[in-house]
This record gives sequence, C-alpha cells and structure tokens, in this order.
Amino acid sequence: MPELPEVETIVRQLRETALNKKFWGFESKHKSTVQPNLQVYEERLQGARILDITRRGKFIIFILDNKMRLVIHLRMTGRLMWEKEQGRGKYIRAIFKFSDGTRLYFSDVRKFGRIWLAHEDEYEKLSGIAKLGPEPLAENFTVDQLTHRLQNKTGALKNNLLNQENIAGIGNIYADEIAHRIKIHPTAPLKKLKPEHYKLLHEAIIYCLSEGIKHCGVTLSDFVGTNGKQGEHQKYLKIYGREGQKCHNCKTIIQKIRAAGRGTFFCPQCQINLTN
DNA sequence: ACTAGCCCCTGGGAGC
DNA sequence: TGCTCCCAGGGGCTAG
Repeated sequence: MPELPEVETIVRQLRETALNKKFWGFESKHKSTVQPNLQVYEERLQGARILDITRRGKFIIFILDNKMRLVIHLRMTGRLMWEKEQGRGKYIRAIFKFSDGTRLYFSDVRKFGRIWLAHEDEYEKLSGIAKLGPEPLAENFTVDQLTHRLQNKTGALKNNLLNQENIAGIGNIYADEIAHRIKIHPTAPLKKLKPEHYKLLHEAIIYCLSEGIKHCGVTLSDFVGTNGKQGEHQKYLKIYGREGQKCHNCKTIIQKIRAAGRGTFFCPQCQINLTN
C-alpha cells in the first residue's frame, strides 16, 4: 500500500540509480498495465534518456530527454526493482531494459498498478494527475492553503484526507496517523473544524508524512524499495494496525471500525468527535 | 455535488 | 488437508 512516503522512498532510490540511463527495450505481456498501448512504448521509449525522476502525489514520474514522461502508479502491490525476485517472476508485468544491460522490473501481484507513457504537454491530463490537490511537503503548502481547500467541504475528516483532489498523497495508514495526532475522530465532520484545528492538521500532515519518509516508508505486507529492502516506519506507527493495544497518549484500548470504506483505527478516549 | 457500494485482482488467514 | 469466505485498500465508476 504505497502512499506518499513509500513512493518518495522509491523516487529517491531511483534518482540515485537510474539517472542518465537510456531505455533500450521494453517488455510487457500484460495489456491493461501499459497505457495507452505497447506500440507507443516501442516507438517513443527506445533510446530515450532519463533526465530526472520526480513524484506527484503517489505517481512516480520519469522525465525523458525526448519530451516524453513515463508515469507509474503502484496502487496496492506494485513494485519497482532492479533484481528479479525469487519466486515472484510470475507477477512481473513489465520490464524496462537499459543500454547498460541493467533491467528494472515492475511486478504487481494484484494487477492494479498502471504505467503510462505520454508527451510532456499531455501527461498532466492523465487520469488522476489532472485533479490532484497540492503537494503537502512543498514549501508553499501553508495553513491558509489547507484551510481554504477544506473549510467548505462536507463529509468526514478521513474521507477528505483520502481524497487526492484535496491533498495529494495521503492514503489509509497516514490518514489514521494524522487524525490520531490531532486527537480528532476520523469520522468527525470536517465542517466542525475550527481555525486552530487547521493549524494542528497542517502540522500533523507534514509531521506524519515526513516521519514516514525518514524511516523509508511502512512495510506491513507488500512495500519494498527498488533494492528489495523493507521500510521501517511500521515500528513507529501510533495508531494504524494497533487494534486492542494501548493508545500511547492515554492508555485506552485502540479500536477498529470501517470508515471511508477502509479499516480505520482510532482511540475512543482521546480522539474527539466534535459533534457535541 | 455528495456518498455508498461495487469492481478491479490475488494471496493469506480464519473457520469449519 | 482442503474448502469457503473474508480481508487488505487505491482509485474509477455508477446509482441514488
């Protein structure tokens, strides 16, 4: 379940290992993984050099020297790795080959992941990217910006944190961590948040995502870096996955419910609902 | 314009 | 052992 910190971890690893490499072949036997179609890759990827690798929300973006952009979304179980994994060969959905003989494998058990190849003038129109909200770790992400984007929205706090059109990159794990840090219930109506809550929310978003990056992401089942290494941040999670354990703030037993269609962890004591 | 629910997929775990 | 069912959740889509 790669979210912003896990994707950022991968992008940083790719920046250290893939810059200036030249694409020299592409293979994919899985049609729906590759957008718009294999022919575009054969025509436009061959010989292209990687100028930079960046990130937008949970999308990985390769900037190429032929005005094309290679965009990858890992969704739930996607992996990008330099080595073929033992016993997982059958999950390889695409192979990027480079002129130096190296290969980057895209594997994905559940086939939700997607790869796009698009011209730089067209890529922002790609489904999902066009409507993305601001980058929460960008310097221009301010309390005012967050407040203005959210203050008139309806629905629960968690639903709005998960909505990529509000803020880019937050997924289920970090949404729970953020709600816990500001001590507000995930299902609390966003409309009840006051200006001081937005200040806390802004701080919590940046803190939780930054801590995730610091520990190279969360590995609960699927996430690994391009070198196959797991993340460490699961050891530092305060609420996600801790049902039945004690809240670090108040020692109350953490509960699990279903909210926003997701498994949702919260402390019934210190996370207030704002409805009273 | 919103939400709930379904769908895409497969592996892993629980229960019988 | 082996079968069935449920769960994991990012995001697109549709019905209401």
